[in-house]
Amino acid sequence: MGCHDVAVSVPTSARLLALLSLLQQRREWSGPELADRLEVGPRTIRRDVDKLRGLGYPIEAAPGVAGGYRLGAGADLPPLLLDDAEAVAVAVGLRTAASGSIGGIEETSVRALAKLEQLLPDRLRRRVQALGDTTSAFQIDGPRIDADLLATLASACRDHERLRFGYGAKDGTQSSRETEPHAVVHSGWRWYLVAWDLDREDWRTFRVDRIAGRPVAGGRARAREIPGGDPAAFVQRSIRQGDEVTPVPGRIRVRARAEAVAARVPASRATVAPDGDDGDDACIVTTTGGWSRPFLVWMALLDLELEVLGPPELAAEARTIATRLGAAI
Amino acid sequence: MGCHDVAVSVPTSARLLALLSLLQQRREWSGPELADRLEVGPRTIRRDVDKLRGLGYPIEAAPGVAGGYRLGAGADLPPLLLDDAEAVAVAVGLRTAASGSIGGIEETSVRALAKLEQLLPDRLRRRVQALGDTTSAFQIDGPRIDADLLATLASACRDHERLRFGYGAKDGTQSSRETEPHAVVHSGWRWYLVAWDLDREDWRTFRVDRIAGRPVAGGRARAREIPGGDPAAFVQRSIRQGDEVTPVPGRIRVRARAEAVAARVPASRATVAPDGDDGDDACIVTTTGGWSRPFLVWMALLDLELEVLGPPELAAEARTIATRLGAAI
DNA sequence: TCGACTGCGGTCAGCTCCTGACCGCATGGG
DNA sequence: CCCATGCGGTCAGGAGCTGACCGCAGTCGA
Repeated sequence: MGCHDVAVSVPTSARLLALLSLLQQRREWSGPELADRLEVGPRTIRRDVDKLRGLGYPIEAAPGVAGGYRLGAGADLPPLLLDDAEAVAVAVGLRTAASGSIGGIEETSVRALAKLEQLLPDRLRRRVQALGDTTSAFQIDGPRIDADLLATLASACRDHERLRFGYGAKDGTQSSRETEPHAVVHSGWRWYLVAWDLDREDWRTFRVDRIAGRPVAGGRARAREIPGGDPAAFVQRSIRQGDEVTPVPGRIRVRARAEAVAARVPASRATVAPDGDDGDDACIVTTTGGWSRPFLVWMALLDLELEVLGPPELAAEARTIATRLGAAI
Repeated sequence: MGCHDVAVSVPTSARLLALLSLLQQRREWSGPELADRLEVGPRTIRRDVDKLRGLGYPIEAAPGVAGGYRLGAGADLPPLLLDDAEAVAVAVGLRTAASGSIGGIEETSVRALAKLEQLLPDRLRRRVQALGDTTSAFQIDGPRIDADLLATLASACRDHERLRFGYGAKDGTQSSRETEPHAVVHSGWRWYLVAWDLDREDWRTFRVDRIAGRPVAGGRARAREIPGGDPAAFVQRSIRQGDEVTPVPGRIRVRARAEAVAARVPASRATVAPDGDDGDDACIVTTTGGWSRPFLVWMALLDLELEVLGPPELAAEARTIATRLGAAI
């Protein structure tokens, strides 16, 4: 389990790390037990515990026959020592979190994922990939996105690395872009890459779902300042002024109190407001981004009386699904 | 960002940890840069890098003016040094992974979550909680489960701690159980706790979704051997012989090739097989656990011609949803 | 109540190791 | 070509670590 037994080379540092690892694996350890494991005297263990405490890790200790050491929750998170399976679980969890099934932490998840993927041994990366593949069918909403791609982009931003990738513009034309990535931004239902386009010599925002194939890294990026300083604001501006079609939100009226409905609708995807006329037992649900078929289905799952207010396409979609299900019996 | 500057107390160990942290934060660092950050001479940095290499961390270095150090992927995962936001993202990701939206790694996720939650500073735990709450509405399938509760149970198993909790049996009677938890098992769509029941003096399996309130920890558990050794097998036996109602799987016929459908249905939730009569352009999808309303909805989302084969309740459900959507227009 | 086991911390001698300083070398980019 | 970088050797002083011993104070079980 990654214990190495390198105690030969850097005795005390290696031992401190090993000690931390042991303390994370099990909650309670007695001094002699630890001394035995680490092949040092009990006195040294006591001193090591003191050192870890000095480093900020809160190690509690209890005297008595049932006593021992335990690592508690402190002011800072200690270095996490994960075994293989746990690391895979973390990576997979971050991928789903990044794909937006959570709301509010997508960008952080991508950052953490980028960090993790860089350190992940190959054998584990393959396992993550395999699990991710069987899972991708779960992507329920919004454009399908690729967590690996996001992690790659985020790494490039963090490490100031140039990227070259194929990009399909909205009119369908493919082009190859040489860029210096600066930020990955999540708009609530779409991912964007803010980068300096070396050929066009200007800032551009790229829709991540339109990037084709694997980006190729190449060379260092120069330090540049995004106009306005805030990547998110930059994306906002460029898609507002831009040629982006603003997605049409879907609106559905539900016969139930707003609070009851809000509790069952993910806040990141839709907002719930009491119906003006009949606020006590009806409310209106509006999607955050554009409407989508899955949104409709979520609403149907509520098992409450619905009324599609718009747009007409949403109503048409409702009819289609209703017909499908009706015909299935 | 958790830098501490405790370089006073345990110089080299603290510095090694800090160095590892820096190398995880950014991909590329030059020697003088690191020396400056850690307030030591460049020579010491070189030596520290060597030490880390000796500990098994693959640090690559490039000479030349564009050179520097970078931490690569090695045989083992180095201790992960996460900042606050990243730690929260990891915790949230693990919670969703544990709630079964992934398939195949639920139990590992719970283990990792237990480890993480024990180390998580309070302020971060609160943030995780908050995010988890707004998210819980997303639980789409199976009984609603509480990731916190699972983590608590997993901790107790790992640490051999007794737990007392309220339990609602299937006939509705509430009782208080004093247990020594031994394993948390995921059956594919339900969670079970395998524990020694101190009052009944025998092994029991508890359905986690029937545990009421927060379990209370109390005292050490004695080491005991689960009959048969394998907790999963034990759960299998006890729910098979047991009074558990085996859930009725749902079966739906889809007019499309099996491979095409399989790619869009999470393997952990349902199996896809070619239709005997008409294998080339029809297949039958069978749920792993019992059928559920969300399962039906997944199928409707495929936008393919469906036929509900059974059970009758599933057909009735389809009719209900179809009616709801039909009436919504 | 007692004893056994635990953790705590002080002290000491010996020895490991760590550090900063200096050196020359190899490498890669501008 | 020149520069900045990483590499590794050596040296001397000093800091740090280790194991051994001691007595103390909690806590649990008998």
